Amino acid sequence: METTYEEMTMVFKALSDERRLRILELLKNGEECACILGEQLDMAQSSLSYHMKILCESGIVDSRQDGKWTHYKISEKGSGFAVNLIKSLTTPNTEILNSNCCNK
Amino acid sequence: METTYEEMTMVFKALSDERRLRILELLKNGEECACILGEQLDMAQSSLSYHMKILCESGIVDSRQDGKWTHYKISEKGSGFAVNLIKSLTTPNTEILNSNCCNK
DNA sequence: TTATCATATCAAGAAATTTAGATGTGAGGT
DNA sequence: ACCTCACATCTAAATTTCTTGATATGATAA
Repeated sequence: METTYEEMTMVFKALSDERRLRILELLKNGEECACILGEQLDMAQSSLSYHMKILCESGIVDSRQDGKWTHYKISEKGSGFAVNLIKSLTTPNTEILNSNCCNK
Repeated sequence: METTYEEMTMVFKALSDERRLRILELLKNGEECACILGEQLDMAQSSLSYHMKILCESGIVDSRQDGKWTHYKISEKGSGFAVNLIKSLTTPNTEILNSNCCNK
């Protein structure tokens, strides 16, 4: 199954914001609900919700409803995908490399 | 040695653009000079230069001058750093997890 | 039902990123 | 010296992302 560029950039875009990295740092201690995250991160409630959506849509974070609360946790599957993605994007191809550069 | 949020987001921002991922894909075949990259990617010369700067500043790509040409290649060190960064951002802390969430 | 709490969504402005043309720079070539 | 080539930098506009207050939704409590 092909991974589109859009799916790839989605993962990295999710990780390219300081606030979202701080959220991930909080989630490293285990599942948390939005209210706790909001307490720790100085931002409007709507902003937190916006960032959580981006993290969830990237697959890196999973959410779970429980009554009126939403609980978030790091997705093992999603973060594994991200790790493999970087690896495959940056691992040189194994085929014989014939330099075809201009001034070779 | 601390890695700042800015240093972290820099790496992911570099990866969160389709054009830059296409550049990486070309560099997977080995070192290339800007002229070849420009040929393959339909964008203005100044745009390519802009994207190469972002990739280089993130540490993922290395550049080398050779006369009037600039050669780019994927940095093993930089991409290894990126892989470890995602891993450390998404690996749960090992300490005993005591849920302190609101409706616990 | 009515009220309240937790969170999501909307809308509009603010901020950051990306684009391409114009121009600058530095290395060769003649 | 002068010209050209390869690339970087500047600039301003276009596009995208992020922010907040306002409002909507859906669950529970009274």
